[in-house]
Amino acid sequence: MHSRGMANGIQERIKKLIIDRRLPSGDPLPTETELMELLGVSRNSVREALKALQAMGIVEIRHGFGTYVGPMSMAPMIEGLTFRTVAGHYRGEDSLLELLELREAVETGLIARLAGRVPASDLAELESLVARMEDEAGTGAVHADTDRAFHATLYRGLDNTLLSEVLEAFWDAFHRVRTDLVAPGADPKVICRQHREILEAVRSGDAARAEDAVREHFGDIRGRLRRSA
Amino acid sequence: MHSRGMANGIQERIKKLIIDRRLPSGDPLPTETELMELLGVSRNSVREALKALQAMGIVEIRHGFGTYVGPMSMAPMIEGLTFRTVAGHYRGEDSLLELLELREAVETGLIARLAGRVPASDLAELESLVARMEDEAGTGAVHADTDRAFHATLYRGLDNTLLSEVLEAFWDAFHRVRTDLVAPGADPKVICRQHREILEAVRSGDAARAEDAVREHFGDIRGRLRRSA
DNA sequence: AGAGTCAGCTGCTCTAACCAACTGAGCTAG
DNA sequence: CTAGCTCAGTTGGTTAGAGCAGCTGACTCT
Repeated sequence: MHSRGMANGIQERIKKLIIDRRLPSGDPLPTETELMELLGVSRNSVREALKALQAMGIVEIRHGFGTYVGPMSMAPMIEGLTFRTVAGHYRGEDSLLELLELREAVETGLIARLAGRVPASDLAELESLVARMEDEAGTGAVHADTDRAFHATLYRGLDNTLLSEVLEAFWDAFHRVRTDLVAPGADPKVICRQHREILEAVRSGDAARAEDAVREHFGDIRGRLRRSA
Repeated sequence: MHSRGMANGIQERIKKLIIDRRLPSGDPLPTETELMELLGVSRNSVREALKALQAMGIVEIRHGFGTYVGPMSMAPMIEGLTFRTVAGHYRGEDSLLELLELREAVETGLIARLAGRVPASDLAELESLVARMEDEAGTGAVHADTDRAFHATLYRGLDNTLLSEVLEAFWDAFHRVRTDLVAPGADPKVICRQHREILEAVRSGDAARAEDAVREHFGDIRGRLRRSA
């Protein structure tokens, strides 16, 4: 399967080193010089391997300080998804729409499992987020952060940090591409109404209603996306 | 946000080059020497940037042949997820279980949308896959490929290639870790029965039944996972 | 005691040379 | 004439050594 080429093998050996030593995120790795002697390869090869691992989020490099085990976040996935979507968009594909539909499919599928099961504390937080949203809608446009926080808080109730990270990654990639490529142009009041409806539906425990609410929310974004294309 | 350091900047400039020239997957990139002159940096820096881009799947490097625009697949995500899960496992976390629950949450959410909407051609393919599964169950264990193909064919009906790739990526990551770390030990006959039930439920168009079938399938895997831990 | 400085670590970049994989043109043998 | 081989040229892979740049912590001077 792997070990084609030396650099690739070096990556594997550094990964193995992290596994074998049970290093948690943030722990220091050997210096470049040490890895060089440890693996018996040149400094350059070590650096190329580390660069690749850094791109995958496995390793974190701090200039003048050292190399550390990375946060293992979904950041690299966001990076890759974003580029893939932007590149596709400029080649005339509906890649942004496809990304949105991915989010829609996953989130409408998950919301039913969530109806009536969101902890009271999260409901309160969602309430205050919608309130802030309405506040922002009065003065201008809704901040992207508020929308992000709403979705993140909503799916936190599923109690799976990996799932939450993946959903947030999808959100990030979508919004990064969206703000870069197409005009925003959303009616803030409509946005608020839709988010409030999602919140109320989830609070009431009506799964079907919640699904409809999420579907309408995404349908609205989808419509605006299609119109601007 | 970015452009801290030169290497990072080089990556961005190569990405920009792909975007600006509208290069599709498989198209050749300038050679290392050309990039060197084009970007005004040393060969070493070019190579480190390319290595990072390769790790993100944006670029594909073929020794002695050239550098090309990558397939933009989810392969890097699989790599990252796999490592994250393995590392977590060895540090005593339930990372594999979390990955399985991610799949379960997403797939049970999607299956309802799929009930009664799978094209006849896909149903036929699923039928033959289950048949092969039953065949394999008679002689020994069910091949992993068959299971993978079943899930891939099933969600193909959602008609979103990005979504399909993400689901396959989750499958790949899970199975790579699973086969590396824990004993397989699944009853082939039970596996077959569960897959057939999913197929029949989807064919009948009964969304609730389909959801139950998928949930039971994952519940079974989850149970075995818990027992072996 | 506090602020400034400097030595030493670290990673970053460059240059120059050679190794290894692949392609394709040209040669050779059948 | 063609099938196969060889070899030169191109491209990426690896090594070596030198100097640059960011950060830390101890040391010094006020």
